[in-house]
Amino acid sequence: MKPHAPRGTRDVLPPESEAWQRLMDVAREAFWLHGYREIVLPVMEHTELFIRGIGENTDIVSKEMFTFRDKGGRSLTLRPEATAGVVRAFIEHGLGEKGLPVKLYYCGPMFRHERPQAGRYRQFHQLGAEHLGSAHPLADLEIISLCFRILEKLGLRGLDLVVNSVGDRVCRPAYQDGLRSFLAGGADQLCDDCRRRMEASPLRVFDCKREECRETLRGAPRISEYLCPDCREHLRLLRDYLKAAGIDFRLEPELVRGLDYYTRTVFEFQVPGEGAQNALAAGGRYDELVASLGGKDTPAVGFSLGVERVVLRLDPVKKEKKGIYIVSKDGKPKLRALELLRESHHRGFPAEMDTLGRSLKAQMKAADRASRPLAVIIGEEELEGGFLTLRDMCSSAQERVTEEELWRRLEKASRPDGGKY
RNA sequence: GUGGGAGUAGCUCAGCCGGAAGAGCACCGGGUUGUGGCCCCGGAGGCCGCGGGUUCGAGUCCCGUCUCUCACCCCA
Repeated sequence: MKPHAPRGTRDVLPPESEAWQRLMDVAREAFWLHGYREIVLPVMEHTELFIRGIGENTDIVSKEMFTFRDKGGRSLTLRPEATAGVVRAFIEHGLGEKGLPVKLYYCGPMFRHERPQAGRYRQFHQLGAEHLGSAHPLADLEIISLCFRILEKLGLRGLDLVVNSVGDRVCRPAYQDGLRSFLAGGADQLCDDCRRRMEASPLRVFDCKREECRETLRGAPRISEYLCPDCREHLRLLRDYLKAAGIDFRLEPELVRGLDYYTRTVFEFQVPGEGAQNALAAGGRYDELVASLGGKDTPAVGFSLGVERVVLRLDPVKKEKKGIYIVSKDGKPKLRALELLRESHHRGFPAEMDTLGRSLKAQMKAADRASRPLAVIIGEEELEGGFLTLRDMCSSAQERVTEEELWRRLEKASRPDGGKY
């Protein structure tokens, strides 16, 4: 039987891996432009961190975590998301002591024990950023626009940005009570899941897609009616900033996120018209998380982007190859070829040659497949005459040149104005 | 965790009523002992996902299981 990657995991092969690279390049550039620096975190944390951070009643914590015990009996969990880890590191290393805000980005694998589906894996990858220390909506704007720019730069246009406020510790409890008593009126119409949610986390009833539940929700109180003046003002300013930044968005009063730590702003970038896995990136504000994990009271906001989901929608990268493929006969020509290969690399020009000891014909075939624009051919004639044979793989034109002439051509081709080699 | 569809060569797939495992593409070699693509010829490559059952005989029928996939749940 052939070996198989574990359920919900996958290999990223070329050329898909090149689309990943492009995403990473674009993201790193954007982070750098905005002054975000990278934090590399462990992929496992103490289970307690996620229970306290994400919330015991969330689906992630209650049924999707890869949890195990180490040999000392401690309970560890493969991270299902990155924010809790960032906040832990922020507290552990006193990162806020050298001045605020602290702006970090991360990238790496996350783990959730779900049933796999296209665009959803048990090991998946997220890249994201956290802006710690600011309660101002300008920070929300920076995070949203950072995410927006990355998606835009990748050529993903026409995405829907949906925004909502889920309130804060002042106004959310009142809203939850209001919603709960509203739902209690039609409780017998709700599905089992929603009846459970009603108690622990009533906002998440909005996530339900069942017709009977949606029907029951008609006329439910809206969070917007309950927002306290501060939250209301925060949302109003964010809306103004987004408009000023030229970022289109839609207020979505029913947008709720699956993590308990969000306060005020939540947002999601969605692919319109698609039902499943339509969220490419999402995030929000979490003003109480740092304090609840034992740090100083520190407001924060962040986003996270699903790498697989974005890569799924990227056009294949067609990168034009440059450089040479060296074709040579056995014996002394082979040694000359090795010398040339090394010199080419030393000068920074891509170069490949055969490693299978194959015939000249087969080497030419390999040169063709390697899609290098130039083949350099070395045999006895070339050695004796002190020249190289250059074959243009596109036109099949062939000529004799000196080594210096080869480097001159490659040099010319590597200039910004370009050249075909 | 629930329900539908599908697993045959590296890839895409055909395989009838149960009766000797196939095609296209890709790969390797030759046609040309110093030349790629096109063409021609040849070759290699398969526990027919895995396990069990029915049968003289199973890729084919039945059961189980694993994986992929779609829809839920939920999420990036």
